[in-house]
Amino acid sequence: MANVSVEGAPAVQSRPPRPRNRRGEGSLLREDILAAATAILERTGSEEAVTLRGIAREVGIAAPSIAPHFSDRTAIIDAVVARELTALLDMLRQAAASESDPVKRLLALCRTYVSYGQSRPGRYGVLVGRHFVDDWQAQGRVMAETGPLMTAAIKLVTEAIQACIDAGASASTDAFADTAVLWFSLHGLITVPQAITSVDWPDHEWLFLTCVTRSAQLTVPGA
Amino acid sequence: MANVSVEGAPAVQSRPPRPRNRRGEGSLLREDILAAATAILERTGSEEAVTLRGIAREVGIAAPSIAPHFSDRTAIIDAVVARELTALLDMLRQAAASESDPVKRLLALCRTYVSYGQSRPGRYGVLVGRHFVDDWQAQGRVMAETGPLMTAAIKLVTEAIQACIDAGASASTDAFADTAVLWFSLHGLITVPQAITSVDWPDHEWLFLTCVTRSAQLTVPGA
DNA sequence: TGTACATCAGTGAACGCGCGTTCACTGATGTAC
DNA sequence: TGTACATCAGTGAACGCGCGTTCACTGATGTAC
Repeated sequence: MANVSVEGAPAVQSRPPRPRNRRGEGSLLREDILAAATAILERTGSEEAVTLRGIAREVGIAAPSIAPHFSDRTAIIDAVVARELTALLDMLRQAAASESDPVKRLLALCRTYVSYGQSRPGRYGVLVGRHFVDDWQAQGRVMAETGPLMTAAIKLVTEAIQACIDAGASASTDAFADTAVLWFSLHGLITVPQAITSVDWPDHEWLFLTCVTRSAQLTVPGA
Repeated sequence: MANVSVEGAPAVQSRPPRPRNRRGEGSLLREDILAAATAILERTGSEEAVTLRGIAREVGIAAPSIAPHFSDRTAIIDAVVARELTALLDMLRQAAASESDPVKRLLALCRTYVSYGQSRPGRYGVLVGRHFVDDWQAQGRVMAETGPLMTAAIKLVTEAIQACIDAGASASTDAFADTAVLWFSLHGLITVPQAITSVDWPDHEWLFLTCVTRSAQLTVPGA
């Protein structure tokens, strides 16, 4: 009986220790660290919840073993954000390439974006939700890293809207400006119903098509 | 010279101790606690940054003195959110009452909402940004508290859109559904440019009018 | 083919910090007599 | 009008916890000879 408690499980439990990498393959741990950080971010939806000790527990290593791979907690989060943003951009590119009709292509882009945000709320919130209230230095660092990816994604959507204009399917006169308006409404579509669950929201597919049609001024109904 | 360091200011400094309340006026401290929590929330934009010890430092009291007024850290944040939401609802009501023309009234409502979100980004992010990834109990508690306020705000905007429809100024056929679409785009207008500063966004006033006009299907230009 | 050795890939204990929470306490002040 | 006392409005030290970080260390393993 001694020292055997059924309910007395430790509040935080580690994985079994991770097998040590072979010589020369030490950098494989870097991948495991990023995967663990991503998992914690997705579970909790909170940047602050991503701690070095928490990652170490998740991976099954000792906390100091992270130091040779990342200088900082924030370096890990930055790496997760950059990798996640790259993945999203790839998905957007694939979606754009999969449709030749301009309106269908725009809808595919938007649907991919919304699906990403809704299926990975924790990550999405960090991607678009970080606001650096005080830390100008961190803001500059992150913007330098994510800026090109954001620009590429915006370019993709702007070109899709321009193709709709050229095909006579959109009344827009400024594809970039309408990309901004479209982004705003899709971001709201992803995040607002997620946070405000006390409202009986209209049908999601209707909301999606309405946001895209009105923001991009589509003259052809998107259904 | 001994022990006098110019740069060696303590990392966290307290206010001078707050004068003790007179007998029977102990509940005045509650207000100071909420004000301090609001200030920290606004400065940091992070719910996790609102700690009991941090509040105590800000108010100029000892940390345990908070206990008689609030059971929890989350009870304080809930109170801040409820009060802030009430203030926003009041501002919306005033805005609605200040304009008799339906389109102007809708624009006044939207402008008030956007102004609130842009001038108080830390608070706004917590109002609309809390997503409870795991904690169903907390979600239920918060929804029960904020739900009625949200419902009242939605009703205000829905009625404003309906008035535009009735006046022939909106092509909408479902005022509530279009309130949702409008909310999404205004939420994006507030939060996306705040988070993504690497983009050279279009003129803000144009974005604002465009979001409202398209989401609410205004047939009369809002300028 | 052996063997010594340098290096790699980590570990484990310990530190100081800020956190929430406990517990016994301390003055001031209103009130009963 | 005085005075004892109960209560109010907190305080201050101490606790255990999880955190990031340090530091000396430990095995396994590739490599030079």
